[in-house]
Amino acid sequence: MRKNIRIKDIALKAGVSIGTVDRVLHKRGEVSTKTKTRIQQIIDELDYRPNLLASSLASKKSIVFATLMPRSSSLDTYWSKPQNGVEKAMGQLRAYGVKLQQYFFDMDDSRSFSSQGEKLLLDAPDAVLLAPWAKREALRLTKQLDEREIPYIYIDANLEETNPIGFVAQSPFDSGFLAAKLIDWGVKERSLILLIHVAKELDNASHLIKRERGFMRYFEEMKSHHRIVKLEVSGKEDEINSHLNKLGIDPCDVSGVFVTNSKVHLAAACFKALCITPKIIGYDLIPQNIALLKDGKIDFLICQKPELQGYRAIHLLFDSLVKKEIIKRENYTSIDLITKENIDFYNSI
Amino acid sequence: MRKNIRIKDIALKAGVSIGTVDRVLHKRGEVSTKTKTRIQQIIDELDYRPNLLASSLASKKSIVFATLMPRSSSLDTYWSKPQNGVEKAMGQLRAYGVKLQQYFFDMDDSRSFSSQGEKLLLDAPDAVLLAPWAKREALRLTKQLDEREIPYIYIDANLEETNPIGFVAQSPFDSGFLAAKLIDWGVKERSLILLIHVAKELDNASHLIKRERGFMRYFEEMKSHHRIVKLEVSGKEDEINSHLNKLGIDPCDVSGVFVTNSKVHLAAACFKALCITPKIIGYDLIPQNIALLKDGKIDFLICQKPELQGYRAIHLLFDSLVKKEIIKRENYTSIDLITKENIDFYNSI
DNA sequence: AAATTTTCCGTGTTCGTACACGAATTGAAA
DNA sequence: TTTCAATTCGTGTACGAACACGGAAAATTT
Repeated sequence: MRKNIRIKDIALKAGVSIGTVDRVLHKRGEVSTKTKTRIQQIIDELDYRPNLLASSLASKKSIVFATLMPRSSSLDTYWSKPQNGVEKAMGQLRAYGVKLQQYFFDMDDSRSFSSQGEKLLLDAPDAVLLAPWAKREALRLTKQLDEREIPYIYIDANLEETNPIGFVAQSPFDSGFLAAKLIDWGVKERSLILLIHVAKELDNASHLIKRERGFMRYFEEMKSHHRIVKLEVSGKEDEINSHLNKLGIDPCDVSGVFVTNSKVHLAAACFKALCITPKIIGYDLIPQNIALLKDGKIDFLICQKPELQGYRAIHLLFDSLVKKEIIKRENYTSIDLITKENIDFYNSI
Repeated sequence: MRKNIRIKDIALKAGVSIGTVDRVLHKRGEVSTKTKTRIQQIIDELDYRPNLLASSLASKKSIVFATLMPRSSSLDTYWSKPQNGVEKAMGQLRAYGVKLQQYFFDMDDSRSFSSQGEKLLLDAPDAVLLAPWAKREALRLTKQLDEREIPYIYIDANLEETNPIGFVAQSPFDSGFLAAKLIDWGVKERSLILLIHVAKELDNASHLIKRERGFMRYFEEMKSHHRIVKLEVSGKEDEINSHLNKLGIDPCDVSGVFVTNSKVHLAAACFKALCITPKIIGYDLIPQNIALLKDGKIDFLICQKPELQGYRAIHLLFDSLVKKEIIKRENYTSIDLITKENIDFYNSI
């Protein structure tokens, strides 16, 4: 059993009081350069690590994290998941004096992102976790955060032009690539494959585009001879059918379907209604998808681990701000394949 | 910001000293029944939760966990993984005064399991994490642990007839079932599929049998028309080839291969040498398998999350012993599908 | 040389809990 | 009544780090 090094031990070894060591550790108050370097040397030598327990017990000041995420309405159960992860992490960190301040915006209203962002800024948190939804508004907010030197971290996606201390997300390109491999593995040669985007504004959802790129790239690399047809729908009833009709495609000829987001249940329901069972792949373990997966109408769901994203992002903020560790900028979550057979064992965190 | 309830607050409200409250909380020392019930009532009413930080800071006595796992030799890199998970968990819990005592046994020598078990018992740890490898010896050890009232938890597998406080493992049946689904998804109808056990003593590896059962069950349920051939080999060079020869099977006719453990690289190497590429599925992210996966010679690896098993088991012990929480007995890890395309994003914990 | 400022650093208290110690009270046996 | 043990309860201090306070020494000004 190796004993932990305490401030006291350092003080003893340096022949000074613990107060002086404390000043060196926290760059607070005046210490002569001579003693400072001597103490610093001993700190390095002994590889001193502060006892987080004692530290947070003693310090009365608490650190505040803020989150800015989409409000999880009953319509969208996805965003309740990162929320759960955040709460789980906070449950562990509350004891260390970390507080949480949450702000929610309306996904259909980019102004609400801004207004909630304003509120957040007024409360001056020590760090921010945010889902960069509306790009323009997010850019404005992060600029303000940069000015105030408030560190921030993303979940769900990265925003290239900004300076977060990190992001936690799945690689959209590679998830699309994997989806293609699975489709390819499951269909015969020279099949008809659909790629479906279900989104209101495709240009505001750059990760859908990246997933598409990954998907297409696979077939390019494999020089496969499938016929791939791209559909863009907004999510209304029977839209897929009418689109196929317009293109002169008989749904019965479709062997594989890839939906680039969680709306895959729309496509699955459509084919279910027609009593056709192409191979269908989509994203996210939301209830509608899970039901269709268990029913055998969806073959694979790619899980983004949203709970884990929230959980890990909070922990990264903690590691960075409290533990003063250097954290990785890129934190990719795994690309998990969920099927009827393994979903019951799936641990979201 | 709601303030946390402290012992002091309870003492104040009850009109006693904190010492008395402490005695009620820990059932230590004598307190008159009258004050005891009054204090207990206030504790319940205020929903007091002890501050784990302060608690473990103040208490000097440390709790000792012991582990008994296979020694991870250079030949077997698998068992270094749970080991890593254990170490990671301990890194977090050391601050709470938890100590670790490790014992390793030789996988080829069941007597070493017993002898290390003896040593473990002598050191009288507060709780034990063990991999129930040699069944008979494990039964003996757990009986002794039961007598001494030392709680224990399993990783890797469960041992039905014993009384662990829990186990962390993958469901072997369901992983086999999933493997079958994948094979079925990837091969044509009426294909020839191999099921290969690579093991020295199959009867000591009951989970391989369970994986086989899951695999076979899928095809029974699907009423599929594949021809499934079972092979049992011990792991020597060219054994698979000669077995196929004996059975009069041309390797070129094989469309799918399922190996029930991490020795899948032997099968993959065999077919690679023959320049045939059936669909191959096996278990575990050990280096040989990873290399063949990336090379495209193995299609899927089922990951048991060995790191997570070690990590979670330690945390479960902590939750049970220190936090006094009631933990789940059955802790199944997810059945993760790893392919060439997603392995680089795979987080083992 | 005296007065003042600046630099430097030790002491003491605090956080919430655990526990040793000692003191007071009670009850029963001798 | 004395003796002794058992019961009941408060105090003090330890744990490791944070930080306020203020004293001593050195540097600077008057």
